Amino acid sequence: MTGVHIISDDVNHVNICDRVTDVSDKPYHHGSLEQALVDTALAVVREFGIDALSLRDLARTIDVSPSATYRHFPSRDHLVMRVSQCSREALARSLLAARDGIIGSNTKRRSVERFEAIGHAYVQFAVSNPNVFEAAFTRSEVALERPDDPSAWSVLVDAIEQMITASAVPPSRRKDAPMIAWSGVHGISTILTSSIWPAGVNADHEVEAVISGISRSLR
Amino acid sequence: MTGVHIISDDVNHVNICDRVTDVSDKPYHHGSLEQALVDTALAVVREFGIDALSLRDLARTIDVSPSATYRHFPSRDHLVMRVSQCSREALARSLLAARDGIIGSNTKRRSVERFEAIGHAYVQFAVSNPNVFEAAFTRSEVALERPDDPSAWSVLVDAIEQMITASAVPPSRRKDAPMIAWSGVHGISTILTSSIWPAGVNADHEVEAVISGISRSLR
DNA sequence: TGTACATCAGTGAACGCGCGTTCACTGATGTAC
DNA sequence: TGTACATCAGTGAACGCGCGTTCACTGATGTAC
Repeated sequence: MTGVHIISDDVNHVNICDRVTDVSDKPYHHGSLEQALVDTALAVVREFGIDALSLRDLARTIDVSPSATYRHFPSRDHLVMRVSQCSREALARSLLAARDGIIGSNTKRRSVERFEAIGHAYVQFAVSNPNVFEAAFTRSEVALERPDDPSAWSVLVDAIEQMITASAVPPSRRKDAPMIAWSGVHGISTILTSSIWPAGVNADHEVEAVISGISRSLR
Repeated sequence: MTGVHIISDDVNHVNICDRVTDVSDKPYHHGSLEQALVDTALAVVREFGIDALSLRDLARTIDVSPSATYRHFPSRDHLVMRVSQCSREALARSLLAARDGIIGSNTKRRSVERFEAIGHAYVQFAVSNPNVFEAAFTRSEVALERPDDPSAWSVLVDAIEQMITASAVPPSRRKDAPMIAWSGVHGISTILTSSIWPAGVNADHEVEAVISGISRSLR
């Protein structure tokens, strides 16, 4: 915690000389501080939420001075934005993984199953990582440097396009379907992660009901 | 700001005696500090969001010492909970108002119009008061003292029950319909208030599409 | 291959801030007799 | 109707904390010649 390792040799190493080697093995340059900041920030956010992100705390954890962070991020908000984008991309990747897990030769059926798998994955991600999910949609004053990659929105639009191509959804729905679908899964996700849903509801059952409802509304 | 009024007479009052009446007209007891705290807190939340709530700041605004707040709320979290509940109840009242604004003798048609009016009012409330909407669903460690009154969830469930009674929705949907509806409107509300929706979408159009989608999925 | 030097990525101390909460206190209020 | 006194609702000073950010600095790195 202090930056000086009390025990500088690992347990398997027998120190020959008597002189205590209390020289810190920490190099002056970290080498990949930016990456370390982002990684550590993501870990903090996962456990404690994005509001708990503190540059000083991060620097402490990484064992670097508070001001070192300013070599890589001009302000806390810039780091928050970065973490937020990483969170969205992690969400998008989990949607892609779920989609690609659905295979089958019947293209119509497959397109629908993929769409619903994406919906389930969205809610699953939110419930499993509520703080990351919240961080993904945190608003920041800071502009993005680049678009999300992958983008959850694109994954959704593509999936709907596949259903249209396979005649599982009429083309007339093309325009509104993405928002209808996104609203449904995003809504139930935030409801579940806020723990504000009324007593007596079974989460799994409700998720199923909402996703079926979405599919029904697109037909 | 300091608690001592520099000018103790109002502009229309001519002070007869020469003695400066610098006695503060502030009484030792506020009289309704609890209400003042809640009201002021709501105003702060409306403008700056629930995270900006600070007991010290509130006390400063009301012109009372910071510790006075502890006569009425054991901790900041208790006040936050109170504000959150007030926010939810305000939302519920706006749903009721919208519902009651729909009249007509055709009960089936009216039940559907009321349901959709509630949906629109929900999104409208969120968009008009994004910070209050967010506060309404802020999770707190503190337990509620009493249930919400009115409760938005009850308003929704009642509206669906009316549609079922009027044969606008089949009874088989009774169980799932509230969550389907809530997810849809809550989802689009949070999407719109987070300003994270993709470029090129028209908010009003999307809201309409989502609410139509919900109605379709209940049929 | 060696050296001068610009640039990069750190340090550590400090600034100024605001917060929640506690504590011993005091002034005002209301109630019992 | 007046008075003693318990209770209530304030005060003001202090504690201890953590934060974001700046600044002059220094050690390490890499590049031009």
